[in-house]
Amino acid sequence: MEFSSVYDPKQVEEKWYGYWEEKGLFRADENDGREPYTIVIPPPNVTGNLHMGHALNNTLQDILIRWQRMAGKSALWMPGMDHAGIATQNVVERLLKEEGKSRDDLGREKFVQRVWEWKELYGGKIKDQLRRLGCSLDWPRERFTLDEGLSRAVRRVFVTLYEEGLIYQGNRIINWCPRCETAISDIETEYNDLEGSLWHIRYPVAGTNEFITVATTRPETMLGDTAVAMNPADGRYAHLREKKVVLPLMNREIPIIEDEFVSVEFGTGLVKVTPAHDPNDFEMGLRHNLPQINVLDENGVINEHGGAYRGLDRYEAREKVVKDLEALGLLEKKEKHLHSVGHCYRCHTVIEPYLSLQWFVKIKPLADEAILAVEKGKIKFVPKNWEKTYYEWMYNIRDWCISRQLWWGHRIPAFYCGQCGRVMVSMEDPVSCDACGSGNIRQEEDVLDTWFSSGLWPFSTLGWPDETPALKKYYPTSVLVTGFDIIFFWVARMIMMGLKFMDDAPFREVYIHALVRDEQGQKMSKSRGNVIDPLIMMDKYGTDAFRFTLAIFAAQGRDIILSEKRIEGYRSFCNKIWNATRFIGTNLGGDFAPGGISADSLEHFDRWILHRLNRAISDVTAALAEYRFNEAAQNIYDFWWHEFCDWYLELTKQRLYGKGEDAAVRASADTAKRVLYLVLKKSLQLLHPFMPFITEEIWHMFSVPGEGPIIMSPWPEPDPSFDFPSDSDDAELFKDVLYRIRNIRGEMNVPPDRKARVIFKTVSKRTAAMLRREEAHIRALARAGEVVIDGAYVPDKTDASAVMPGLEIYLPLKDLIDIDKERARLGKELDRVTGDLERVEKKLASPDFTGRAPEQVVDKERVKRDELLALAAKLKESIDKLS
RNA sequence: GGGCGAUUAGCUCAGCCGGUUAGAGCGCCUGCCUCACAUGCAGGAGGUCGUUGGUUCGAGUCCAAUAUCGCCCACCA
Repeated sequence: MEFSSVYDPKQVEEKWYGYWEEKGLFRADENDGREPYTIVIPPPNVTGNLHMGHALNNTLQDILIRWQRMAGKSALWMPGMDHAGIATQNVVERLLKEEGKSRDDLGREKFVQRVWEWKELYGGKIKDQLRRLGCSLDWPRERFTLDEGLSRAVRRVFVTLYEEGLIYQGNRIINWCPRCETAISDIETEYNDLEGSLWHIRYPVAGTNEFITVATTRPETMLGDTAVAMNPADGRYAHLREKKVVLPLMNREIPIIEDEFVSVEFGTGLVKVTPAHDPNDFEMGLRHNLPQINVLDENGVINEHGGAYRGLDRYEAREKVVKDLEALGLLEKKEKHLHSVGHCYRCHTVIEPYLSLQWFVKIKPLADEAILAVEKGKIKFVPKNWEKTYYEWMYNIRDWCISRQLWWGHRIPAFYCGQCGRVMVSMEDPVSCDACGSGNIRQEEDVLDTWFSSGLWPFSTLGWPDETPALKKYYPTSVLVTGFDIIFFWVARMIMMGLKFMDDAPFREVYIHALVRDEQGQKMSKSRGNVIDPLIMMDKYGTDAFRFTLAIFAAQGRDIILSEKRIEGYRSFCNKIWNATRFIGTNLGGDFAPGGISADSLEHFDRWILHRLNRAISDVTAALAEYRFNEAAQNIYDFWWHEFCDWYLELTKQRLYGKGEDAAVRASADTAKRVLYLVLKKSLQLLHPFMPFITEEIWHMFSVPGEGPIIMSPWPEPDPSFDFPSDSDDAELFKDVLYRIRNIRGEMNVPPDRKARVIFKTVSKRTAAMLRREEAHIRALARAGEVVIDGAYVPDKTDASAVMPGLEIYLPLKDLIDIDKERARLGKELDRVTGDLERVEKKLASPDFTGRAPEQVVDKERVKRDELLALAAKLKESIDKLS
């Protein structure tokens, strides 16, 4: 490819994903004898499109998987998709609507077939988007929650739980979405505060002229009232005991009952009771044996129990009820009322509490085990504080409504005998009733909640209920990476199901990552119109830059407010890497043969960069091991840019460009090349999990025969023979010296092409030796002319100066010196030094400090004081000289 | 009502176990198209770490209270 000075991600990204996938490099082998490392992907909805949440979630998983794969594990990242019952059914129903049809026109079988067709043709677009993101998923293992194997797992779980009495059928108040025409679970109901109204309605007391007043936010439900309730301790209404009221509009007598549930303080202290349309009323109804009158049909339209209101939509009915009451003089008042109203999490329709026959999981016994598993540390949440959220929910968990009145999903394997009404639940479809022998059998129409099948994901995808080698090897999985928004929906259910059916937690750790928000800190959502499309970002800046941005933003316990500027910044980082590579590539030359590095040949900065490389390797590895993605990414960034490029590359130029046939010059250049090559390759490897594409591209430019791709290369380890702490100290001193000289040049506006003479004044032999040794580097990097080391130098008034512990630097500037500026510069430095000095002296003057602080700390302060004292004296001297 | 989190430079954020001069990117100012890179290089300005107390020899870091913002859960006739 063209080795242009601007990195072009498009060309590079296109070729490598195909290469990896075709060569099977994402494959995990259950027979490889290696230690397993498993992640199951949170299965995206088959209808899904890659959004920021997916991008973050899957980038982090891919980082972990690529890292562990390089670290020699048998790394499996299990791909798959979720059938997403309601969401998918909605999509296909919308399409049908465009054709002027409804699902009922097609009938169940045809409709389901139609959804499958849609799924094959248009579903799973997200898979290509995950490829685009570089996700190294083991694609041939891909599963779908509705595929045959997973359906078998679902059935096995349902049957077992039913047989153990943990699944039951019951007539209960559930959350009903009149638009989706199905029950949804408690956690699928989202509550939003809405400004509604509180209507106060007068009910005549039977056989008297008295009226009582009840208040309601849903007047239409009065059609199904079967009582009015008061608190038994409420003296105001003692005279109403045993009385009845006449339910207006319906002209039905209903009793006044006494129940502790009714609050004396709220409203009038009297409550209308509608057992079929309110969970609290339902409970009261049970306690008092009240009839349950359901006045709504599944579309939210008043049914035959609603008298004259039959056929009206719930909101039309509400209006008409209120109007009619008003006409009768029974509407006392209408108040504004803020209350939270449940909405369907899929279509945002207001849900109705609705009495119906549904299937439930008796959850307590499963939850108890799941709580224990976390308490005992069998599962760890990272960050840990999510454990609290988890416990909170698990302690207060209520039975899980798992039946959905949909067609797209796992049909509940319950069969009813048309003859005797027996309910049969079994692995095989029964052909006749096992009680009465009748062949008149029909299967339950309802399907299961989507989350019922996703709850089995960590083991169903590995072949369960069969004891496959994959299941044995890769379960339990290593870590689950997900957002906090599905801890209840998914994480908790997987834990319960895993413990129940696999006898072991489904994962050892749960890493909960942030939510991605927009620049205003708002949650990104289509309805807000504030989504940043990851695909557009990848187009614009490249996948590697995009992934790196997500990783470096992924600090624990904090949401991500994504800014495009940052992505742009990391595109520059890609470019930096690219150009560093160009530099190295052109300088190694065609005849370069990588080989071992002999310790004696190393020069000072070689030892320094190798030492820093060791440090980077251990820091990045440690950060990844603790899911501190941001630190890992930051470490790589700093090492690459600010150590390798800013310093080492610059420092090798003198050696690489060195002229002459001198053997020493050639040897030095040769060593530099070997070090460049080694550091380049190791730091590419460190970067690979974050930026898979550019690293693979460059790796191949520099690979030696038989080496293989970077994705399969071994994760770097620190090399103890590269630990050179004292060289590292010298290098820091050297860098500091350069900062000082450059600072003077910059502040004094010394023209870039003017080479300044630099005089170092020091009595330290070590420092002098270092400076002498690095003279050429100082000349090059500080644009210095002559470099003088003179312990007895007497500065001139036109010298600009800088002082460091044990070292003074002078730049004779003659005509260029601006005395006022120089005085100000030194004055500022003196202020800083004296400020520090005051703090240190105050500390040292305190007997508490010297007496109680560790000796090391005190000594450090003493050394610091001496240094600061010396610096202050020198600075004063320099300033005095200027006046 | 219960719980969680945030508050650090103009903006977006790091800062693990309390101990040199609190860091980065972007933005801003100055000077540079220096033979890897102007998606760049060199230099610079900018912060009493929300507030108040406490613990400690020492607090951005630990504790308590408080303010503001955000989120989750529960209740809501």
